[in-house]
Amino acid sequence: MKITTKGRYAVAVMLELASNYEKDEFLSLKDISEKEGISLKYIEKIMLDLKKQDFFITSRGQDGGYKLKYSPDKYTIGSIINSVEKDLSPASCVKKDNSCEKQGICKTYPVWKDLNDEMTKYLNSKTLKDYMEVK
Amino acid sequence: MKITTKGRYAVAVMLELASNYEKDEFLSLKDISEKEGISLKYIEKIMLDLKKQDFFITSRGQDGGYKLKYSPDKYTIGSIINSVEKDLSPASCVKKDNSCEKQGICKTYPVWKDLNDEMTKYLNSKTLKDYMEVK
DNA sequence: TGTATTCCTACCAATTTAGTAGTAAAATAT
DNA sequence: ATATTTTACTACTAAATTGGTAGGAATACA
Repeated sequence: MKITTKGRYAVAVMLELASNYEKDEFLSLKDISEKEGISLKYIEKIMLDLKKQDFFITSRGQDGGYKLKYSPDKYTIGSIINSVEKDLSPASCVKKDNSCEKQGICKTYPVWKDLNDEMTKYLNSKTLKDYMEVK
Repeated sequence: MKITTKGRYAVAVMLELASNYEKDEFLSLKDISEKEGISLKYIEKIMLDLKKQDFFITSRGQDGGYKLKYSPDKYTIGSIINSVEKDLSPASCVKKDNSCEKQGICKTYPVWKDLNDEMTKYLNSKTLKDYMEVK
């Protein structure tokens, strides 16, 4: 459950796009980069991960950029972070791939399982809309 | 909030000590090491961190070892993990030392603040007793 | 047709993680 | 007393992860 810079930036970028949702234009990564003070190259890399989800409509070339495909309340914080972070689970024994061979033996497994469930539930309950600026 | 091997082992060791609490004897790190399949040297290092808290009564020499100072319900999972993990906060902007200079400006800060509060509350509500084996 | 923009692959330095090694100090059993 | 067991402490190291940068290719619009 450690959220790295990448995850934080991902949410920042998504919030920028969310606040642009009502407008009928694309928002370029260059603009976001300048607004948020994040290197363009790094944002590009982050978008590479986010694009694997059905999140955006994009356009290249002049006046191109990104636009959210759905309204901000459709994007949970969990889904965003999950797209860019390698593994969100708090401990390696409760990883997505269910890889821990000691399940059933290890006495600490329930600790991480419970924690993971709690956090997953929380992160999936919050959406971009909850953190958009009130104007 | 990423829990590393160190944190997982710390909880495992504490659970071993918890199940020895009723007995009137010390539990050696060597025994724990063998039981849990963790290198003795690594456990020693973990204990170095845990010992900074008021957790144990110890004794060196033959038949020496560690004993919990208080009953298992007095140790929260949060306090154990916090002792060995460098920083439990989910994102660097909500670190213990309050170091993020963008607080108030950064739009994502509330996201991590809320998440951090939620997890802290949860981890401090669970104790060793909750995860001890029922015999 | 030129320029702005996304899209994609490789690479790299710094930090963190997960240990190991070696030794000193203390307490007990004999 | 002394040998043994156990904790206590410091220093080192290899592997993995993180947080980027570099360099282009593809595409779409003005």
